[in-house]
Amino acid sequence: MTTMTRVPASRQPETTPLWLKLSSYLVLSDDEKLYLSELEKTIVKQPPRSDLLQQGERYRDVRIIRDGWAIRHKALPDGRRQVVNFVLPGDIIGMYCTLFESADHSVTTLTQVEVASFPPERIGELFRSFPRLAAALAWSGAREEAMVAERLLSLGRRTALERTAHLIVELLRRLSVVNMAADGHFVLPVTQEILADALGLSIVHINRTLRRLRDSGLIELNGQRITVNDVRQLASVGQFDELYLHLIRAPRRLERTFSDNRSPRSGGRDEQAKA
Amino acid sequence: MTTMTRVPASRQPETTPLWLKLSSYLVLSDDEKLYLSELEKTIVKQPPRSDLLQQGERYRDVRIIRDGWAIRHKALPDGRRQVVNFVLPGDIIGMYCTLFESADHSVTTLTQVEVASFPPERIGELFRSFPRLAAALAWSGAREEAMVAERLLSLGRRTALERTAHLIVELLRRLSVVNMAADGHFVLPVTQEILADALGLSIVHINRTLRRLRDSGLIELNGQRITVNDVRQLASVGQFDELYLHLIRAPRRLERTFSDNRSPRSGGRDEQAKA
DNA sequence: CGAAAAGTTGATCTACATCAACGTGCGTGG
DNA sequence: CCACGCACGTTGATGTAGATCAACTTTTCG
Repeated sequence: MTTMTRVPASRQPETTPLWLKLSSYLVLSDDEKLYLSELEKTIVKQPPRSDLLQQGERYRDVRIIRDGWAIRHKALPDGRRQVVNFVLPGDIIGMYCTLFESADHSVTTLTQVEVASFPPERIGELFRSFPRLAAALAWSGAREEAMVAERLLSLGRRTALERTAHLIVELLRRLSVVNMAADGHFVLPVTQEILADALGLSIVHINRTLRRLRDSGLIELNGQRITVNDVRQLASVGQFDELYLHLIRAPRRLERTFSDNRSPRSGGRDEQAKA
Repeated sequence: MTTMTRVPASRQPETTPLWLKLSSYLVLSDDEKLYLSELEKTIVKQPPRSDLLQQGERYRDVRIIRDGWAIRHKALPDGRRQVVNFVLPGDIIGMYCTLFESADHSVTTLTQVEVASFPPERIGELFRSFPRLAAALAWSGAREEAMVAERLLSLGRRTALERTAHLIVELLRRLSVVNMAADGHFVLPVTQEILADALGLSIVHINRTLRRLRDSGLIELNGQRITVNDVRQLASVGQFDELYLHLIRAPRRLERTFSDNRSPRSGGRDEQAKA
């Protein structure tokens, strides 16, 4: 199979998508890195189109996506559906599941997916023992919310063309962080129905909108591979302002807030995030 | 003028909206209550239509709304605007502000507003010393995200009538928790333009939609007072399922995760909270 | 190879936007 | 005190982005 997941003893302990993502935010110490890979120890594969979580059901473990795509979506009783967000490698599902009794949304895989999972109790442990790491995970969670809010802006106030362009640029940016996009092209394992449900449009209209984008030469599509020919222009069509992705490094004040200044800190390991 | 909000000097030390809200989620100890009121010590009044936060600007303090309404909104460069959520008494602004460099949204008051504020560093302190309280605040934050996701479902897949009905029921539920709604009526200090921006509709269409709701007898409007005559039916029109508000009490497993089981428990309260 | 799923395109419909005009309450300044 | 201005609400007429319907093609996959 395609799993060589945990490297027994290479010198790079692990370069998981989550680690990549968090590293784009702050420099993790070796201890933190070790703990993180500890959390990602229990790994499972899930087939495409299977539920990782179902609306209304009790939350189980916290999950980290290591490979593959999924969607977070909500449904109305009559079947209408809204995709809230795309779940990509490095994303976490149910980070705050301890806080809620049951899930208000479903998570369904689009491709085969490799997930790590751990019991929610470890979140508490994490906050106590690795506050900086916890802060990084909280950053990842808060970013999620920011993305949903930005999509809300899309559905409320952007046209179909703008929304679509915006989404493509967003995906490109997110995938780049975890090394899954290069030169403006990436694999988009998504039907037009799912795009429609993500953008609040009909399938037919998504189809026509993609055609417009293709005809204008901004993007190319062959199969599931999408190529963005002119990111700048596409971003401008979608009124894309990446502020909401909060891709810049952790602010200085973070250390003050989240470092564990209670216990005597281990040796010299204190490197502030390099600006 | 319509403010007699806080009770001048009852024997209850303080019953702030935030306390009310958190208490609906878990039973707070006296220590926790004390610390919370400590956090709400520094209080400021803000006039209507003033910004508590501006898109793009650096985050400042964490704020707790004690009285009045505000909106969280995002704008496109050309002026189109989306209201992401309504900020009500008991809500927190910038809970995770330490994590981000700058704000991707604005917060603007609708009425005169009374806010408490404290420096973000105290969040860390809070997590270390009062993990249950921190969990309750995290719950409040996660709920926020759930509300935004639900609104996304509205904009993507509900009709104008459904959206509007849904929003009214949501506000009713949220206000009930902080004792600001009774018998299905409450004050809605909001222009139709703001409703339009919240629901992704035009002003004209909101107006007609409200008229339909009024004509059908589901709601009554006089001035800023709105009366919901038949909550059940209105909820059914809006396909309202309150699951997403996560109004039920904290699950048992929360204690396991967030109680401070590291320090010698119960013996003497280690109150190191007073910085 | 055959059937189902997904994509495509044209014709038509409609929910909502836009435009326009007017009403209504209210604060301000003369 | 009035009047004028302005923000807000209301309603009708008309325009349009995107939905729906329908038919067909292409791809996927067992």
